[in-house]
Amino acid sequence: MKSDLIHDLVVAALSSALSRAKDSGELDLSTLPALTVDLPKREEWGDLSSNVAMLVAPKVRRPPLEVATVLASILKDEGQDLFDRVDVAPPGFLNFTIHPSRWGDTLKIIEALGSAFGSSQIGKGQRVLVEYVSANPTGPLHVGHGRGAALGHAASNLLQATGYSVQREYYINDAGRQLKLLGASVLARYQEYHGLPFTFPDDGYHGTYIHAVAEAMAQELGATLLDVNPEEAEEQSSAFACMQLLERIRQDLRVFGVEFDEWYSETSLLGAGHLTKALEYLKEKDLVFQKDDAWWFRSSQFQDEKDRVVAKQDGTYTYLASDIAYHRDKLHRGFDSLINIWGADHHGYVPRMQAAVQAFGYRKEQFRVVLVQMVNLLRAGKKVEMSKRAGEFVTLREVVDEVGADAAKFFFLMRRSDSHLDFDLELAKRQSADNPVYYVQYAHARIASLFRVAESRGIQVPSLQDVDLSFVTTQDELRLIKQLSCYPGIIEASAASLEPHRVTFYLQELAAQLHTYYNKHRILPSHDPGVVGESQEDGGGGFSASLDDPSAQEHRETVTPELTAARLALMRQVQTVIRNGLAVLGVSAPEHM
RNA sequence: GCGCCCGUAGCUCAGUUGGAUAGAGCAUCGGCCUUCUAAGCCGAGGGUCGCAGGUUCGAUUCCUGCCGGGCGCGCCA
Repeated sequence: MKSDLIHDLVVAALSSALSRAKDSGELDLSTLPALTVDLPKREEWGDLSSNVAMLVAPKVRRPPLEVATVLASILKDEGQDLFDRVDVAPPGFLNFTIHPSRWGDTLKIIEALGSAFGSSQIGKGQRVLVEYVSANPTGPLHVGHGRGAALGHAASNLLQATGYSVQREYYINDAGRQLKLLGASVLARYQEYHGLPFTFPDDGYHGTYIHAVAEAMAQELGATLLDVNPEEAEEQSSAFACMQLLERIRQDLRVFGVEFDEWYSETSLLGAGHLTKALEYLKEKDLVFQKDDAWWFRSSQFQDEKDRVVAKQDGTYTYLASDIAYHRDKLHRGFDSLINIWGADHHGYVPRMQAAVQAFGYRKEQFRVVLVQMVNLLRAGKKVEMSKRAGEFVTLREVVDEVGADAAKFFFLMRRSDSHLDFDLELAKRQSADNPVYYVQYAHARIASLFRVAESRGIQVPSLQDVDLSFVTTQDELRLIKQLSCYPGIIEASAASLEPHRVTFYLQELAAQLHTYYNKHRILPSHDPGVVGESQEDGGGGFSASLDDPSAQEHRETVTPELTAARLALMRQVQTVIRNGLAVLGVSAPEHM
């Protein structure tokens, strides 16, 4: 059963009007279309609108306006308790004006649900595994990883809020060539540290952090690695470096406020024999075959453009092989669907992983990939140059230390993931309205502050049942309430499309409306009532200028205790929705700024 | 060469299964604090939705071609 939000009530009314029209023969419908209601672009067009008549028109072979008129007349009869007006507008829109008293219900729902407002059970408890970051433990996280982390975190929150059971997972590539290279690089620096001759590996890892790891290794292990044979030394070096760097990654993510349920190690995957099992299964199905002394996965059978090598001529496995095994394991663990957050430079791998999922007998749709585009770091409008090859990049940690975890997360989530992101460090630090993070957080803190002042004057924020809601039904209040009522729909759409930026945009809009309202209307009685209506001595330019400003005049409006109570209660609900939205993004909702 | 993503105001970007007169922030300009946080508000200007076709009652949205930018096309990860 759905909530009694206005949107749902209108959809229900529309749907019953459609079936009435069908039953009475007024509209010759076989199937009912999917119904949606939206906020119209202009307030003159009412509170909510529907384009259903235009969707239905071709099916019943009648002009949209006619269909709309039929529906409108039914709705006027049946929905008298809900609608003030039902209008028909060309080319066939139905525009609804809701009875003002009904909007109070929205506030009551928010108060009753609190932090659960916006949540739903659409996911029906289905199990989803979200894998994100999964950076190789061969260096610290950089800003690109940060974007993936923020996105994976927010997407997981969204899925959880819509009724999915979510597992957050980080896959550790702690086996294979890259790790060997890491070990060799660190070992070389370790030898250098001990004043010995060394050969730095081709394609080795540069960057100062390698020196730091080597030094730590020297301090912890002394010179012991100099005595063992080279292979053994490299192995130990790999293990040490991996552990160190992974610990740093964990720490950076903790400071960033991004958590995981499971850190899944490739070594453990291999140790459990999952790779051989996966390949055996595929061989049996004739989906893996031998050619040119290598083993190939027949991914082209599943819309990949060509087959892919899983075991090389030298007998070692490719990265793809263990990834296939990993995803098979995920599915075998009983997850209904898998979501991966990947850097956009990996987009070429999507078809082959989809192929793998299907090769194991699962549906293609059970595997979704969200691609995250590059982050351009700017400082006061100028691009910060980074060279990954030379090991010169700005780390996530540096950014978080500089601008804070909240600002960093919010900025990472301000754009659609598949568009490039310009991240201006100076802007993220700025404490003004230019900075969207502060703007939204300030709205929350401002309400909190208002409540503190109220309390200091002995005024409690009332529960809605003690409030006469007819006091909050003017245009300015309705505008706010309407925005609040959209929140569950935003969460739902945002979760379905895995696009947290919609929440970010929504919050900026809600905060703007709050600030506007706050500036225009008084909530508490004036501190000094004597000022109201009193004329000033210096009736010169300054004063008349403020009279010309409509907002300044409104500022002097007198408020009764009933009005104060109603507005405080409204503010409480606005605060709840801002807090809920920020929570989805993983951003804190401060009481003070 | 092939594939994927992007192209919307000076800049950065939203735009929900195709809908009404295309939006926001920044920047620019002009106003607003004696009262609840000015970390805020109000107002103004600013557009060939990359270009050309097509689909239809209707296209920023879908299709085709082209132009421009990014990325990918390893028995690397």
